[in-house]
Amino acid sequence: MAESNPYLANMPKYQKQAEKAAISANEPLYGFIPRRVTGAQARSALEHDLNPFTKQQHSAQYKRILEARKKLPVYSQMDEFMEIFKNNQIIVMVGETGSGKTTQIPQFVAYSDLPHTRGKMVACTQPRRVAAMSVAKRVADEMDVQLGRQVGYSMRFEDMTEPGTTFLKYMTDGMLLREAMNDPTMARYSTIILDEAHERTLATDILMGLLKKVAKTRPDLKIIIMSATLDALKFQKYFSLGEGSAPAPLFKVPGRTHPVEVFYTQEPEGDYVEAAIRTVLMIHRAEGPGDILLFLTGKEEIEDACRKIKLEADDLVNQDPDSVGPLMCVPLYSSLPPAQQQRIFDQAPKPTMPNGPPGRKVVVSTNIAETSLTIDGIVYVVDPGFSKQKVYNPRIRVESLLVSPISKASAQQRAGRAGRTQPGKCFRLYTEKDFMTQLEEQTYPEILRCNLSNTVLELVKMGITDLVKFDYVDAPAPETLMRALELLNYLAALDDDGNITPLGSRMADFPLDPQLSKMLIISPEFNCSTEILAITSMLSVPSVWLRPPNARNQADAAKALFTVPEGDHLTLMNVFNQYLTNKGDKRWAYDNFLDMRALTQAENIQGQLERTMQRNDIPLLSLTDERKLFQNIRQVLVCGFFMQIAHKEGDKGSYMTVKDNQVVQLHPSSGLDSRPEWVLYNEFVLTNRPYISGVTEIRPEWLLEFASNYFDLKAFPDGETKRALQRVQNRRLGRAEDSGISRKNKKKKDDGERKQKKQRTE
DNA sequence: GAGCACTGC
Repeated sequence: MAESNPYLANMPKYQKQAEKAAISANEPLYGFIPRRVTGAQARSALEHDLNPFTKQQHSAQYKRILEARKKLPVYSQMDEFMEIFKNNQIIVMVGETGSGKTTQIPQFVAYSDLPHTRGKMVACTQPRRVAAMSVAKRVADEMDVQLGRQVGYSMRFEDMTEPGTTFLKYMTDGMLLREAMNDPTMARYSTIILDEAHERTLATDILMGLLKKVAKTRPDLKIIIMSATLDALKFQKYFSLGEGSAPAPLFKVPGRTHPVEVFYTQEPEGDYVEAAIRTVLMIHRAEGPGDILLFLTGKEEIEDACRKIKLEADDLVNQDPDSVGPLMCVPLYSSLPPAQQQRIFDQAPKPTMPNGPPGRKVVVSTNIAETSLTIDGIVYVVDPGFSKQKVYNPRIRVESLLVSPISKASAQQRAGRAGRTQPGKCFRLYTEKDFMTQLEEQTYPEILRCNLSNTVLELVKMGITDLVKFDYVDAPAPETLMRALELLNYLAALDDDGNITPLGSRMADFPLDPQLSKMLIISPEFNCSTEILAITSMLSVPSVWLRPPNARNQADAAKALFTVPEGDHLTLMNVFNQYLTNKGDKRWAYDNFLDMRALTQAENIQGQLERTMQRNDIPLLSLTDERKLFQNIRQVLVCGFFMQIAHKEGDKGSYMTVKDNQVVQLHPSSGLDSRPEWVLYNEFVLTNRPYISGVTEIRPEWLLEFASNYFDLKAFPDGETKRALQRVQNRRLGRAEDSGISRKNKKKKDDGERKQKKQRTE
């Protein structure tokens, strides 16, 4: 059976290369044939005095760590793994938390694959940057090499690898996807491992689709899909190659955690926040020592709950100081400044009196504590069963966040957080029946919940033109794909047959949404690429505005000083430019209520985008006449965001989005207070009410001039917006016919249309 | 006059 594997047809070639390496009998890898290495051989190399990759003596630390590695569940299954790796091209592996799969499996692969003998690499992807970096550090220590040499990591803004030396590379899934755009066969890798595949991030899902395709043309490429939960069968079936083939083989390793006892409520809870607070206080009064982790859905809910818990706990302590210890309540969410996030690692408070009842720490957190951050010492988990999840409505092209029930897999993950250091308890604030019957097995994959315009452009760039027939693990809604294709066609990134245009190809080179990359590329024609680069960078980071609850008025006053009347985009540019000129002043950001983290990130992105512009020969231009400059900037905004325009409706300050006909309000965070008739918006925000945010005033003539295809009035839905545009159209044409000055305008208009047409046919 | 779950290039 093994001999029928197409990979093995290539075997003799590798054998020859290994011989060529002329490994002498006393070296650790003597007699190793790539991909036919046994567990016994690998173990003998691990015990060898010499490091097979550096030819140096192993350090004392290496031996110490090796003893610890031997205790990991996955280590005892090395023989089994080596055998399954030898015989298969694609493997699905399941390893629960604590199995050691993320650190050990890539090393087993390296010992069998010996990628360094062929100038290849083993890649292992992670959904998060911190994970890629910290695991790479750990594995470099385990292999007794310097981080960034044989073992490295690669992610946006940080490449810790050495070309020609690095053969084991941890990287973010998004980074591998980016690489795949320029190298669709992923030729530099001999084995690719996708870790945490159960999280179903957009990048991992797309990579699974690509790898399934590449596997057929590259029989020498081995693929391992690693997952924590038992959705392995889905991956096994997906990766069965060819019609009617057997599912991909499964390699399974048990986890190693402490047992967690799970409790359910008898009746469904009406108010989960109130129930959660009650449960936390009950645990504090009645349960043994150990910290508590409570999952809630957002910043406001968390701050609110922290205040209430603190108040009630203080009451309890006052009433009964002999039996109730002090309680410390710490919030945790990603937009919290890093220094405050660190508080989750503080020790629980000491007893208030000698031999008094012990203190306790309560961490109230979003989903960030479910996967990204691990807090030791948690013994109790309170799980109300909700989280905020992104949903996408392709009909109105809006992404929004919705408080929704979590999945069973997510509930299990949350419960597991109680058993990291000792046996724990998990209190679920829903009934066991609801858990069994109401919750989905798995969290909906991201690919089904978001706007795909960026992804579609990337796929087309990689030569996948039939997006509907692409072999997805879970196929997105056809309407979502249609929406993406429609946007890309109007932006002239794709032609009418769905083929990529030269413009689209350049757009895909930028790590940006297509509207933004389009703006960057055409901005030199308007002599304002420097400014568009700044705006684009600022739109790529979270909001820079801080508004501490105890200093709202000062923060608003500081913001008003940056505000540019024509709109929020110019305000963002103003903030960015002032940030650059005041970089020497460490207090500047603080004094102006601006988020230093976000500004630094914007500057990083600006640098990366500038390099991409240089690569694509896009010059950085600007104008000295500010009035003209601001107008040109707003025109470029129209060239990217002409599908996000709203028209004023009546006198109440409402707006109506063009074509989608949604009634919206300007978001209160917007600095635009002149209520202009036509605005362009960066984002449709659906919270308690529909808002548009990131808003700039535009002139309707520009819509007809720079987006004549989209604003083709003959095909425009009837209504007040169309009538208003029609009046503008008539005025333009009338003027053009009447006077000599207007003839100039007409010429300009024709130029604009030609430009538009040119872009569409490029 | 109101909010940004979490990632990633």
